Amino acid sequence: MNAPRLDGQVPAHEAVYRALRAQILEGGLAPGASLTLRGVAEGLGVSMTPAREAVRRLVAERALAMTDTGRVQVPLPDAGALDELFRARSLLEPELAVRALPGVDKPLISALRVIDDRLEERLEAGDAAGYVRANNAFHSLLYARANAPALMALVESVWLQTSPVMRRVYGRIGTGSLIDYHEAALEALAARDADRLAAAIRSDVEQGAALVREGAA
Amino acid sequence: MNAPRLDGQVPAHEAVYRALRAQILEGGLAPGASLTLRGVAEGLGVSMTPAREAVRRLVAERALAMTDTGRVQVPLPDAGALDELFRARSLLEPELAVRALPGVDKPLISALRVIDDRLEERLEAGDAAGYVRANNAFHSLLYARANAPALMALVESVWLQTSPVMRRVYGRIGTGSLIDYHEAALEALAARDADRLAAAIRSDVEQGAALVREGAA
DNA sequence: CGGCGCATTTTGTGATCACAAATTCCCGGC
DNA sequence: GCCGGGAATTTGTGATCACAAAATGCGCCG
Repeated sequence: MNAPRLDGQVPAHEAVYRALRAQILEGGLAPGASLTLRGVAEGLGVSMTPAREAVRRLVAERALAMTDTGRVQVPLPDAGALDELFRARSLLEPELAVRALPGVDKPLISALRVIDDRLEERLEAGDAAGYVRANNAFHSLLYARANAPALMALVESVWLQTSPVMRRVYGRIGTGSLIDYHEAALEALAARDADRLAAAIRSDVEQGAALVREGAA
Repeated sequence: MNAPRLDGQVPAHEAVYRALRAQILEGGLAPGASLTLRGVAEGLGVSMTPAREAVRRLVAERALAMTDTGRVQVPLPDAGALDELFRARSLLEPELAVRALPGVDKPLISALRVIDDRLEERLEAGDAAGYVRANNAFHSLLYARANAPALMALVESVWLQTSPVMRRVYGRIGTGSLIDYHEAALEALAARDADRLAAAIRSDVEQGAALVREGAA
């Protein structure tokens, strides 16, 4: 009835955290949906204690919200909150991209291209969840090269907050005519041009912001 | 044996969180110091459960760090991490200041002046903890006018990470010749000049960064 | 037929306990 | 004198339980 630090095993609270986090990022949880600690615990076969810890961790990261009576739900950011979040992304992500630039090599660019192809494929297939997932993977993989864990943590908190609505927006909008700023970013990476890279990432983020703005419910 | 939601009372885990957070922000906990759940719990007269939740919440905010064996300690950011954190501040804080600008009125400017006076007084008195506290109060009060909780949460996470070292640095350095960018910010506020305000805040943050860089142990 | 009040159920909170891994401490051997 | 190893202690983890507040549902009265 215990699992402290078995070999490569992760603690139960960590497993619960990862499961919930993935569901939020990949759109498994709709904005506004509510969770119960007992529900989470039973759903993952653990007791309430680790479930509580995982939920609280996500609340601290603002990926989940708590009412003043302790009820937990997936937050539904209003227009103002979304504006803040996309502004944060457009300020922080170019910095991460530029910091990644020195560590970028050809294999990475190839890997990014593969992801970008999958992304466009999902887009045309109208697979909103797959699109969001691929988009996350693209930015994630690039920024990982920046070796900037503190900045990365900030950006990931923002992603957790925007992902649920993104999925909803992409699901609703036909994802019609999107300018491919990822392609521009890849070119800037190949050319090792920091300014163009920063501009491409900023444009990419701001395009997402515009999309969310017009797709507001 | 219980205290769920008594009148204006806060839950135990919230009380523990606030107590620890204040200690971190105001320098009561030295970088590298280690905590035990039982120690925290007994120190505040609660059981381990709420102590664990509070600690985990602070870990999620990166105000505390956990080793891979679950030991908790106040993080000691290295030069690279500090660079990231101050960069984040210099990107995010001007945005918050500018967003606050429309809501700024004369009473607020007066209140900020009072804080700034106390700040300089602490500086001359060599009271590092008081200085850090006043500095936090100044930025906090201004940004509160921005009504931007999502951005604010990001910045507060960064403050939690830098505060312990700031205190150390100001304690060591004589806090000799510091340019008063707060005064410049106050003038920009009075003139409702967004550009000058942003520049002043950015300079203020970057001065702090430079100070920390040269004061690195 | 629509709100209102009370009983029932659901749900978060906090304490306590057992357990195992990690850490600490101390002693004996080299 | 210093290092290594094993016992004792410390410490995090997770399960379970009691409790109270909040949410829910239902029936009664208007």
